[in-house]
Amino acid sequence: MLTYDNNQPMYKQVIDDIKKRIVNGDFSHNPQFPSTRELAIAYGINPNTAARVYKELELQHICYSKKGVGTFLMNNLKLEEDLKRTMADNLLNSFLSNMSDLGFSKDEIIEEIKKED
Amino acid sequence: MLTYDNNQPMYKQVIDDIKKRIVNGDFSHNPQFPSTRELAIAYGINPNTAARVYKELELQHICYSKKGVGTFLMNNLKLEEDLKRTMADNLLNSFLSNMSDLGFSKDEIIEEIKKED
Amino acid sequence: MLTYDNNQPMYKQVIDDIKKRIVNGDFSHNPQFPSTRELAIAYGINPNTAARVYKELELQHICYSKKGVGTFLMNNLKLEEDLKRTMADNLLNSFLSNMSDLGFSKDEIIEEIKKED
Amino acid sequence: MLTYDNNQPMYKQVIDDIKKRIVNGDFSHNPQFPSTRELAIAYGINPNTAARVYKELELQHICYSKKGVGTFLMNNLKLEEDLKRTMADNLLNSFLSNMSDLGFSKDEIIEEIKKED
DNA sequence: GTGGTCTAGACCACA
DNA sequence: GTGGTCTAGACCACT
Repeated sequence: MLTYDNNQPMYKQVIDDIKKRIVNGDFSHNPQFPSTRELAIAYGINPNTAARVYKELELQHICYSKKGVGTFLMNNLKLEEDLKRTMADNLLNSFLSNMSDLGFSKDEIIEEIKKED
Repeated sequence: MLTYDNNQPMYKQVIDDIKKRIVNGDFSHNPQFPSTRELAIAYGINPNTAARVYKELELQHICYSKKGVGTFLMNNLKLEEDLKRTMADNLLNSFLSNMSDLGFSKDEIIEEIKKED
Repeated sequence: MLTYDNNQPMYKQVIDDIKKRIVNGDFSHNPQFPSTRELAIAYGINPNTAARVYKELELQHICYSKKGVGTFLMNNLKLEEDLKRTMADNLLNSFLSNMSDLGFSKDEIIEEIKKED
Repeated sequence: MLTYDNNQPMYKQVIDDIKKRIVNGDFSHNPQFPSTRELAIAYGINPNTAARVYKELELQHICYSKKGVGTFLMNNLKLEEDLKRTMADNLLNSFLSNMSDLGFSKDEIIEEIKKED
């Protein structure tokens, strides 16, 4: 769900959510994304903000837009896989770097994760 | 190192850095922080920004200021430990939640970490 | 080839392509254009878009339509020549103006062209 | 000057104009760009559109923004030169390709340019 | 005062 | 109906 008190702007939160949906295969059978107006309603945001989401995703080569037609998942067989890999790597790198700065060794980090519910 | 291309504002980056230094014991023998001017020079930031850093750290009960004297690490035996625990928990929660959204199970996450050099 | 990532709309890309074909004499022996349906298939575009192409070419007095018969190249001996002249002039003007804004003198421009393979 | 009847959106026209000014060395002594509000007034556009210009230039690694401070020309010694080269290459490629499609040989193209005033 | 984000609403070009 | 652009105005975070 979108949060307003977050330091992350709404359009980035929506982008992240869509990326996760792509990774989970939500668009593997139908590559067409909801229209900007539908997206706006679905997330409770302004149509302009929704358009910004797709524009940003287009810059990242994740989707492309045809004026008057719609917005589509990029035609790339490995896109879901690559996206998952890239996002996971980013999370891993920043997490491990920060934990290391706090003085955790790799073994300790793994211990911490195992302790979590 | 501080970056401008980061979504994190300067003052938060400095705050995080100082917190990490506290956790690593950099102030355990000398609880006095550098003056705002020294801090500004050390991090290459505006003195106003440096002042904001201490103001924020004060609000989080991590330091206190004596007018005309300086800024000091809060006199709390468990502060380092608590700080480490809180920061680690925040990192862990957000990391595990995001990895889970990407479809990684706990075991897979641990595998990924082991793979990192 | 037609591209969607182009700032040029599909129908203008097709119009330009047809104009180039006219200049190259592709219709000098048979002035009849393909039907809108054939055009749509040939270029992989929507029939509505194909119709728009001919409508636009008609407005520019490049072709004319006979209802129930087809679309034909305008019967004008100098049309190919005029078209070539007009298009070349447009290209030349905008190119020279832009290169000049970038600080290229006429001689430098010619040098650049000679360098191209 | 900006034109509204142009197929080019205003923000792209402004971007092109700024790029040309960079190539011409307008920012070589003072890397700070006008504020978004100043830019808006200077070009007679909405501040949002002005902000969009800088955001786009930032994506192209031509400038960077510091929140609360300003927008600056990227610190890259060869940027002006590279920009000039890239823009010229784009103009040359598209021009030569289009002229060639119209049936002009390289020598004929050079002749055409010499004929221009 | 600077850039960043968001809303609300409008108009356009395209298919 | 779709995406693209622009305006007007507001509020926020940062320096």
